[in-house]
Amino acid sequence: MSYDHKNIEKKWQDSWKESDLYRATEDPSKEKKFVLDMFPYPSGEGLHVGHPKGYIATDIYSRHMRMKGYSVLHPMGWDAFGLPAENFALKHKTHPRKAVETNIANFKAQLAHLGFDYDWSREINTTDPRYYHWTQWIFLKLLEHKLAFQSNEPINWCPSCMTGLANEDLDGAVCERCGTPVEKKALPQWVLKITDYADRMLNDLDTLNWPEHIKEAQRNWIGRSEGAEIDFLLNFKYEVAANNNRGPNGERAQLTVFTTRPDTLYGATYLVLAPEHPWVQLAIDDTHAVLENKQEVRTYVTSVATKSEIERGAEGREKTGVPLKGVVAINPATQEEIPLFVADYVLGSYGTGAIMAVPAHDERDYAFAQKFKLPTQEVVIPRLPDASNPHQSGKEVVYRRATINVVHDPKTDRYLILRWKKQPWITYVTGGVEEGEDLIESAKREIAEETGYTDLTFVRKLGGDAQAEFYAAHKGVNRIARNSMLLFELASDTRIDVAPEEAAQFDTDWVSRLELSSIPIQHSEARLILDRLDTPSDTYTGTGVLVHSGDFSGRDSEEVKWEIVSAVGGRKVTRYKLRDWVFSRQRYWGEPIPVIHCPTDGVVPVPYEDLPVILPEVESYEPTGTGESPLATIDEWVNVNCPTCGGPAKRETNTMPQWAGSSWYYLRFMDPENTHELVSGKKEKYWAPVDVYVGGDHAVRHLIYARFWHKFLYDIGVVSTQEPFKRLEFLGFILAEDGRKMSKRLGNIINPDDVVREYGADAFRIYEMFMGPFENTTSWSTASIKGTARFIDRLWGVSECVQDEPVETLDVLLHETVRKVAADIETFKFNTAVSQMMVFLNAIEKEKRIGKEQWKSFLGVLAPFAPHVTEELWQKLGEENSIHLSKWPVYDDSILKREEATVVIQVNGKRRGSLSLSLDISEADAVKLAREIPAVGNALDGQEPKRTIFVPGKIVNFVV
RNA sequence: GCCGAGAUGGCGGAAUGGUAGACGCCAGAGACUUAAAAUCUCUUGCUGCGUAAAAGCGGCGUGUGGGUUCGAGUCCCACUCUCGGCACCA
Repeated sequence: MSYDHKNIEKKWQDSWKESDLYRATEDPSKEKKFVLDMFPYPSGEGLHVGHPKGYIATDIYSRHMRMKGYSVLHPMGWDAFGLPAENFALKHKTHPRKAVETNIANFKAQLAHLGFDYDWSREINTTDPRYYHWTQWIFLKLLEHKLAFQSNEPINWCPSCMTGLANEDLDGAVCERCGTPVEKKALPQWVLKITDYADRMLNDLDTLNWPEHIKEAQRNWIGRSEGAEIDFLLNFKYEVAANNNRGPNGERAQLTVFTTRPDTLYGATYLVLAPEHPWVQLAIDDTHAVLENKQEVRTYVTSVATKSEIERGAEGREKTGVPLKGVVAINPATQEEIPLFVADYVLGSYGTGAIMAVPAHDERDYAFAQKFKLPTQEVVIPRLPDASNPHQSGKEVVYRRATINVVHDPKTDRYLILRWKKQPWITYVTGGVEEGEDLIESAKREIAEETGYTDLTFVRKLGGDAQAEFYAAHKGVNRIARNSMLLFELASDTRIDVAPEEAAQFDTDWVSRLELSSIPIQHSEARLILDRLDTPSDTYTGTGVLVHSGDFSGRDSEEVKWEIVSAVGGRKVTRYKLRDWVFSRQRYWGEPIPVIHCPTDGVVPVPYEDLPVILPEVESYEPTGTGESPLATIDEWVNVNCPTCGGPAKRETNTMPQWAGSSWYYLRFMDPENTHELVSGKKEKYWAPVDVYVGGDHAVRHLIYARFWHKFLYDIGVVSTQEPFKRLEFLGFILAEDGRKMSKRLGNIINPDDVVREYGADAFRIYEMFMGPFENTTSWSTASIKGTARFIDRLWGVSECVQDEPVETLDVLLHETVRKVAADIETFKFNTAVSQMMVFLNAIEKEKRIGKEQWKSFLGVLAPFAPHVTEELWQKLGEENSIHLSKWPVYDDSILKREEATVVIQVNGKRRGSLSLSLDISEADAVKLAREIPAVGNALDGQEPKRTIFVPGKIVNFVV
């Protein structure tokens, strides 16, 4: 009789529910495992087959851990506040609360068909007042600790969603939700000081067992850079202006810049201020004549302010800006006067909003300098020590100035090289340069002397100089060569005779650009030259040796960085890209921010005992678009008495962002019913932290926010761990069969309900785990799921041949299977675990029989993957308790220790045969047996092996 | 541009430096069937020699080019491409 998945799966799902099989308890006699999925946002579209992938993984993992004797917490809940639910409700002309209820019911029904082991008694919902009570409580605590503050700074505003957004809600310069370009808008906002935790969030990443790419994404997002602030004194053309800009003690006006490359200070040839820089704002507002071109600057600043981020970006990074006329800055290193500019390529929100521009060593500054014809000063050149020929200690150091000359023939598009006769070298034409000699003239002379070509046009310098360092063996000295790389074009073939002593040294040759990159060219600069031939930019952004840097010249740029800073009175500072978290939303469907604005007492927090502040029921919850929340229109809700003075006051009407509720939900699962605490200390100590957290997406946002709140809760003693999620497993998405993303629009969504109806939940679960490595993105394949459905059917069929006596020949494979499946579940390698179980089933089919105890072990390892069919087969054996409460099968290491192993026989690394040999056979015996194989004899062809490699249990390799 | 991950048959993929392609899908042949589906058995990286057909004997093969090693999908160097994240952050 074939396996009837429809009835059997339903039967067990009902039975488990009724017996409350998966209830999580704080059992002090057991170790715990907290296994968590990123809880879903119950959208109106329901689940597609991609959603359950992570849930199946945590289900298998948690079932396995339960069988191993752990007390397991595997809960599920709903993240339901926020824009998607509200927009969905608006579209369907319903109330978000209703929409959320319907969607949750739908999701839950879909999940129920898959046989998950969630403890539904702990279900939570972020829109439930009993839940958001504590979201509001955390906000009040943040306020109490001055980590929540009000701001009126311009923020990102999405005109389509009609709300302010955090930096994390942007996809470049557009709203991540709807793709609309964001605008800047000044609104009264609540902001959370996440930047206070930047350092800790960055450092503690090292303690986490997370995928490297997520940690890296977080590091980039936090974006710490070590740099320096350096003050530039300003000189004003007009005395009156100068006096006006003196500080209270008469000190001279100065401008502070932030740089991570203070080593390039000698190359700073101008300064740039962001249009938002306070000094610029002051200068154009000031009634005094500070600037000669105040009107021009004002026009520029205004035009920038009205441009959206997207417009700024769309201009292809073409640099714009205006000079500040009538004022100059003094480079504190060179004491030279340098000009100032306002340009929007400098961000007002990062560093000090002002930079020192070093066009020789920064791409952006270079582009700007090109456009505005500003001088460039090279101060760092790369150091190219020759690794194969390094400096030797105790030898004299000799300096040399030289050119490396690349000659291009435009007619044939080939490059001139020298092939040396006495040395195995290929080089360009090089030549020393004497003090005071013209580089180009000397290079031309050298090319003529060595190759005879005289009709050359100088094209350009290939970037800045480089410093090659090597040991010149023929002279017995350590050489430091400063090389300029020059590009010439051959104007004509005109050629003179080459002196015989030159001609004796090398042949000249012309090679294509392609050959140039594949032949080994002797210069340390070879790589650099190729790169620079391809790019027109002359900017060198690396580190190296300082030049034109006063007393610091000749020294290593990294080494002297901080010496330069202190020499000019600068300060070492740390800056972050991470911005504070804009926390207000001007929308209805969110947690009300629990504060009251009182005309006499200002901002008054809602007293803790008055929480939760319930989101009021409204007729119309459409966003107003004015920057005011729809809540503002509900007078009876807004108007309250001040908790402090009792006078009339108004509630805060903004709501929290979608990410608020999800920033701490994992804690609530530990103690979901608690009415007087967020979580009891005792329960928190038992369950925390989350042992395995599984999900996709959210590499930055949710995980950054949750870590921030967790660290804060740690600081105020609510939680006992520094980090919420000890281990993170990131799942790869499932694409549609056509390789594209599943979407309603493309009509390629596969609904798990249909798949389960056709093949059963167990086949579906095993298929999703078998598709490939868990973190891989793969396409759905309806053909392939047939394979796992067959596997279940064959399993069902083979249950007929269970016998009392064990089948000895299956023992080794069975124990190997128990060992491997356990190891694979723990490391999330579900695909190879499934494969191993298939191998074992194949073996049973081959034997046509299996012992009862062996069968029970096999069902045990399969149970987490296929909970229904294994439960049925378990019951058929006469077992009374659920297989899911049984002990994980044990395996015996001694059975796995084989006495014999297949040894591969190779001759010169090529396989010529194999032997089954005892593990403790002597080398001499193994070699003797190996040589008796005819194919080995043939391959040896009568020769004696020069060498024989023998690895017991692995290989014999004869080398002839 | 920067950072991260990856590239193995027709496809998804497997492989502590030691028999590359496990396991599954697809495909082909056969069995069962009036027939089809389902199921079962066998074959299946490419290729040369060989044979009536087999057996058998060989060569090539893990993105490209080098290197280390007795031996490289695996380690090292350079490159190409694909995917993901960030992107005027000085």
